[in-house]
Amino acid sequence: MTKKVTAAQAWEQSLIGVSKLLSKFDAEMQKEAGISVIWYDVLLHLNYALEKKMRMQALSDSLLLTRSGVTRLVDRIEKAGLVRREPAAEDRRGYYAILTAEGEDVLERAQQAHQRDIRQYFGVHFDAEERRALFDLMSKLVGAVA
Amino acid sequence: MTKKVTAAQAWEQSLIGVSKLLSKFDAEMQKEAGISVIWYDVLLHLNYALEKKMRMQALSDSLLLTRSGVTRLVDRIEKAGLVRREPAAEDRRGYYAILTAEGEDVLERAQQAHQRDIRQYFGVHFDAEERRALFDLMSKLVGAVA
DNA sequence: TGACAGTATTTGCAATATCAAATAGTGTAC
DNA sequence: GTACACTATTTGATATTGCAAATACTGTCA
Repeated sequence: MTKKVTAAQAWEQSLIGVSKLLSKFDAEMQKEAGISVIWYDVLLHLNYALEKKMRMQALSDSLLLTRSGVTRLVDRIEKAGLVRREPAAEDRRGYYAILTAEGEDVLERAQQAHQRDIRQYFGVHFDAEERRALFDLMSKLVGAVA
Repeated sequence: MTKKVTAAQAWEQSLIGVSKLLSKFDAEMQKEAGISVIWYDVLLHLNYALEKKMRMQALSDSLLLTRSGVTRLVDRIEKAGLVRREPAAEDRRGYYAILTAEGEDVLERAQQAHQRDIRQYFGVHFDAEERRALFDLMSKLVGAVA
């Protein structure tokens, strides 16, 4: 086995670096809005959904979580008062998670701080052309995964 | 609050997509070499280290883990026989994790499969110029995090 | 209609992570 | 040389997640 760092290993390190970036943003959000990026993601999805509500199943498809993961994640967010559950009228097996007024407030605060962080981070390290190129390539990367 | 998807949100989705990609590689590696990408990362770091050994502290700095996380991760890998511990002669508080012969074998197998996967993945979705551009940009991104 | 295969959600259990405290050793300052 | 602040690692308690099983409901087929 050689000591040369192969392209594949370099990719791997890049991917791991991106994960590190995510957890950095997570820490920032925790500090500035008191919620994690995961909670933020839930609130964000709900906010964009029709009537600001989504079925548990749909949430689990949108997020990076299994259904049981979503069940317990929503449990926690519900306990914090940022969402509430409501039985689905059209299918009595199902439940909606619904964004509460407090959830909207917290989301707004988190969103502002987060956008400022991201703009600052990428603004400092990349120029406009690099940002566009990186964004295009990452979109392609993400599209290819799904 | 508007419904427009902001640049920050798009970035966020990209970052999450990259996480998804990582877990996809993880599943592949589990199937093809019987270890997770995290174990792979440990073995890889050890393989490149002088004498194929590293202090627990150094491992924790290199990986995405706290020290206690590394303690228990190395516990598991050690139980599988891929690394062993050895007290550090020069500092009796410390321990080295050392790659075993079996660890080297497993690493070699994992590495070949993983590199094939990665080459295939990026080879299919990106042309040579895109790969170079993406790699440069991601390196810059990662460098900026550290 | 009523058996039954399939779907939505939750729950029990096991795995893995963090944080804080415990343990053990180092090195400097007097 | 010994008190003490600092460092390396592990351990205990707790949190979060996935997988598989349990529960509850739907919809189709005979």
